[in-house]
Amino acid sequence: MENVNEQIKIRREKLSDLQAMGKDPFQITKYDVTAHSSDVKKLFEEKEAELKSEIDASLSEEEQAEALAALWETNKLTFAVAGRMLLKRVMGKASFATITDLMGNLQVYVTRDSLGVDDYQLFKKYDIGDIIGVKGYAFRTRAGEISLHAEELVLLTKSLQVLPEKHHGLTNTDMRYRQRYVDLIMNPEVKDTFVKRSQILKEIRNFLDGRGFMEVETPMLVSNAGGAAARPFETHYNALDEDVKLRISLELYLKRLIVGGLERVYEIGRVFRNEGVDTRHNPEFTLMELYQAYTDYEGMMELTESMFRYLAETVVGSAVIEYQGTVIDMSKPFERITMVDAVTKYSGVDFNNVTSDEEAKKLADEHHIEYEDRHKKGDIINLFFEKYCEEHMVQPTFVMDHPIEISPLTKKKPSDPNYVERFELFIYGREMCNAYSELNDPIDQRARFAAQEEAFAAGDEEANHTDEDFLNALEIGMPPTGGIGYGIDRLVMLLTDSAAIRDVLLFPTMKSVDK
RNA sequence: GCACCUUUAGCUCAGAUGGUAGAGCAACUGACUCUUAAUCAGUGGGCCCCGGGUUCGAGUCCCUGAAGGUGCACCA
Repeated sequence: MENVNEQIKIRREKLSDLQAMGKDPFQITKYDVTAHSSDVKKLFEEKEAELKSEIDASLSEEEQAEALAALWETNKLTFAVAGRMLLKRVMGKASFATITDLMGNLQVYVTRDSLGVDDYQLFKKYDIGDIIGVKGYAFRTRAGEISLHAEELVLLTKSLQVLPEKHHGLTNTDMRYRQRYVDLIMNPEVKDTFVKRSQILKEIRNFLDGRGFMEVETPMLVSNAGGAAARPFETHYNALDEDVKLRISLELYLKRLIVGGLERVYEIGRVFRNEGVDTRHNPEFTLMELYQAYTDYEGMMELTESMFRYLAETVVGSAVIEYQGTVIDMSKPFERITMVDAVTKYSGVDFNNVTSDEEAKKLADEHHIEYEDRHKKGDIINLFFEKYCEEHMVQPTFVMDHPIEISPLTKKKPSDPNYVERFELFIYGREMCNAYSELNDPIDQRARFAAQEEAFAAGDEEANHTDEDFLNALEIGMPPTGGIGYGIDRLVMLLTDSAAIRDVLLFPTMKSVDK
């Protein structure tokens, strides 16, 4: 059902009228834009400074202004600019309009005398939201605003819908996400966020390129969705008559490439997890994983710290940034603490003194932490960490040496096989990345998969499944390797000071509305 | 999944105690050749989220449902 209100009807009539007089905007195929709004302002200011320098400074202010006006008469800067008209002020035979393009806004001065009676009459009928092309010369209005004096003006696209109100813009979150294009038109800070997101991705690639990494692409449709603890989306591949899943991580394929000798690889790609939606989770999100041969998690800590600092400096302009009112300092070396020490520090419970799963569960009971029967000491430590520690990890902190039970793809610590060489970086209480010294012992890996299968049988729907081809790759031989996974959306949230993951996703997942 | 909140004109929002639905912007008509959320005069515009109930009468009270937001739970 098409929703046609009075205003829309009027716009369609205006379009029909234009078409009837042979001025159908939709027949126009191109417009030669010579400048963005920002270019007009910048070039005008430069020229203005140049012209002013030619004027005798001993003249009175009035005389100088006259001299400048005279100089402009012979030095006009002409531009062709295109954009959407967002404001319009008609004063009889002269008008001002504000148009917006990728780089910002520009005021356009339109008069009957410059445009001619016919075109000026047409212009008066144009609506807010219409896209116009304007050719003219730059000047400064009496109020001092650099503007474009229109000599030619053409309607490039007729907008048949009504844009939100100019004062408040579009605030309805539902509509902002469902009609992001309107959000982008009305809310400049939204546009800035997505421009920044693009810069962040570009700078990540720059940074990794500088360290000799190559970007690769691996399958999204897989038969065994492994490498993380999450429930996958399932679908069916008709040609193969086979059920497949959407990937939940990039890990197991990228490690195969390390086996293949690519040495330093990364992938930035969408992964899919069949879980809830909230301010920090979207079912499809962007993960970056990288793997580097011949290094370990220490090397990954160095890389992570350098990369975060580099991104903050290049994208935000400083390694000290503000997120939701809190200063986050990435200029100093990041804090390091083991998970067990963190739990001791914030909960007072020292798991170094805990020798059995039963003892761990008893402690959990005493601290009102819910757990499942299948949970072991390592799982309990993790639950303690989540309850007592995460919120304190505001400044960048590497939490290291996780229990082996929750780390099926990670190398054991040589000094204590109950723990692994792993770290997560926390900033503002949020996990920003997850890294390890990669487990490359195929016999140990097989045993870990077996433990995961047991967990799955015991009710852990998110446990990994044995991946025989991955095991085969490890048997071929993977060098000692360090690897990391970064949640790109959370990184973008941090660097753009965005409160919700939806604010950094152009089209966040929404429930469909039946009409 | 649970709790709380929101849903009224194209947009942003008002609508105590139940009694014919309002404003600003936007639109339309007119005036206006330097405006800045332009101004001035006038006009039109509504499935009050859907469905049921109570009532003489429901935007308002009650119930079911939908979508969205926030928090919690879940998510290493």
